[in-house]
Amino acid sequence: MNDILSYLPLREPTFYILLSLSPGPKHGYAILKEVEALSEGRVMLSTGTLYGAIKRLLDSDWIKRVTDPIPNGTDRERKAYALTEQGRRVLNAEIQRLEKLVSVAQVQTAEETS
Amino acid sequence: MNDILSYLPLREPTFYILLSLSPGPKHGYAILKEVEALSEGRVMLSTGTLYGAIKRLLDSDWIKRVTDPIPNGTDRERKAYALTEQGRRVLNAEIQRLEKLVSVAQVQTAEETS
DNA sequence: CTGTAATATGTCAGTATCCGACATATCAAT
DNA sequence: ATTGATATGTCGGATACTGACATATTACAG
Repeated sequence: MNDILSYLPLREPTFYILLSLSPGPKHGYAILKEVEALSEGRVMLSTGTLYGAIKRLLDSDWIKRVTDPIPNGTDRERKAYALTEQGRRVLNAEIQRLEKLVSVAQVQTAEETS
Repeated sequence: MNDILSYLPLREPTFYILLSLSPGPKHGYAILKEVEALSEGRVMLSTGTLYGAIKRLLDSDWIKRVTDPIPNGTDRERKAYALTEQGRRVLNAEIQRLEKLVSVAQVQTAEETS
């Protein structure tokens, strides 16, 4: 019984933010668009939710600021966010929780009253 | 795009309460024990959560009070709760949402940065 | 070259739900 | 008779999310 479980469940916006960072670093607005895409347009994060969550996730050390590796013509540096190892552990734990939950739900909804 | 989606996502306690009622009616304390069992002991609802949620779910018409069909020797009537049709629709919609979420998460965590 | 949409980041007040603590009562068993 | 399980409830506090508002830059079309 890992104590990562004590951080779960994640709320939907938080889960999607971590999930959007799974393939690689992104900046805030890109997270917003990625979450929209991942959810097929169903989850439209308000910027209040997004930047509030980013602040919280930085504090929790689930994500970290990184230098955006993509230069855009100028020598201006852009900031982005990446999952930390802890962040990835939490994300994976949450996915496992959801997988179990779905399988329990499928069994339970097939049950009949005795 | 059904407007049942506007009720989702459910928080974990709410989801488990509806799920526990899926096979048939139960009274409050039985819900508590069922949720504990379904989650293999991980989710222990406080009674504050439980009875607060019951009140809310009755107001939303996702559950309804029913007469407990199990007489216990005396002729005393006991009260219990059952899913309404709306409650079952919401539960099923949430399960579908979770199924999609899990499958999206599995794809996304397999992705690599291009 | 001007206005409009998309990109980009942020604050703040209000709200919903959950959590933990506290309270109370009945019933069965030892 | 006391203890543990059953059973139902209230309340204050914490947390995360929502929607509205604010602001600045960049790209493109008219």
